[in-house]
Amino acid sequence: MNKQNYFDFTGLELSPRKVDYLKFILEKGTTVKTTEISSSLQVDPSTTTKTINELAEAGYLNHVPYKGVDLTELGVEYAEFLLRRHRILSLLLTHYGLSTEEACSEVSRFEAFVSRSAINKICSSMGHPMVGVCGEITHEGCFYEEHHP
Amino acid sequence: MNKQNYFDFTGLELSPRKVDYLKFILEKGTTVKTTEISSSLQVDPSTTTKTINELAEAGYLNHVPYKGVDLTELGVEYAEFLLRRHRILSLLLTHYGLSTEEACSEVSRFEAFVSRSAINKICSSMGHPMVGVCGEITHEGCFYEEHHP
DNA sequence: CTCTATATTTGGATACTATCCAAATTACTT
DNA sequence: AAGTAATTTGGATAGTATCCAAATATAGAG
Repeated sequence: MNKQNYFDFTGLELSPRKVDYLKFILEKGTTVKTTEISSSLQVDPSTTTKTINELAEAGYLNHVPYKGVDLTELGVEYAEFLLRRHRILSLLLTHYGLSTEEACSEVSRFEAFVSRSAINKICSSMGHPMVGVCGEITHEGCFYEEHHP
Repeated sequence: MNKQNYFDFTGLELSPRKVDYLKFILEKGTTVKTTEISSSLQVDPSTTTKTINELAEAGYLNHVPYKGVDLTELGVEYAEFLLRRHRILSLLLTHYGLSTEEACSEVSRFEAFVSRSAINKICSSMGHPMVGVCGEITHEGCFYEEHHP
């Protein structure tokens, strides 16, 4: 409860592709250039420009043309959820016989359609694991729904 | 191995909406009229007609105009997988604190993006459960990948 | 057996997401 | 100051899903 939430999101706000963008930018941790995103996600730079403009429009990013993008505070909060979701789901799948790589790539395909409320229940049921299979799992923002049912 | 498989599908062939159509038709079990589908899926009948034409084109359905649709043999095999996938995933989520209804509706959102190979692993790891939370789970076609690695 | 109400299909339009290419613009480096 | 590399803009395409209005077919009443 030490952190103010910017909005009550469902986790279903963004398309799979936009989820990729936000996860990538948060993982980078700094200002990101268009080229980094387009080479990482394997799309034309013009596609990247268009998508980051949409994400900026929606309040997740600050985009300084020709300079790069940063997550807004809201964007950080949201992207932290996205990474937590990815990691919780990947960890879960490895408990059912999938390798780390299989789990990660499987989850990448469907994660955008798993709600925050489901993730919070799964996370809670797993005992809020700290160690995922593809990165540390942080639990900022995980407890809200439990404390305000 | 008593059943010939028509093709090696990944489980990712169809969009979420088309998955809904095939699941509905298999669950009905008989020839289905356009109106039944459109009222169940809450879409205009003309949308239903278009979608079933695409599914027929792709070989999953036989469509006799003005009469109704039936699954082809391939469609039955595929839809049986779709139902198994839905039920395995729903069952799985109920093991993590989601209610039956939550699990079902959550799964409906993302199931189309979970591969057959992942489902077979999960299914195997769960010991091929027969009873799901929203219908019996059949395991026809579940073993193929295990026996032919 | 014909007519009409109902079901279905067709045709046309829209919206959304994602993508690419070519051309224009900006920034950076020498 | 000039040229190269990065970025953005504008325009086009593709796939999915949807609706509405109009045309067509079926089936049941008489």
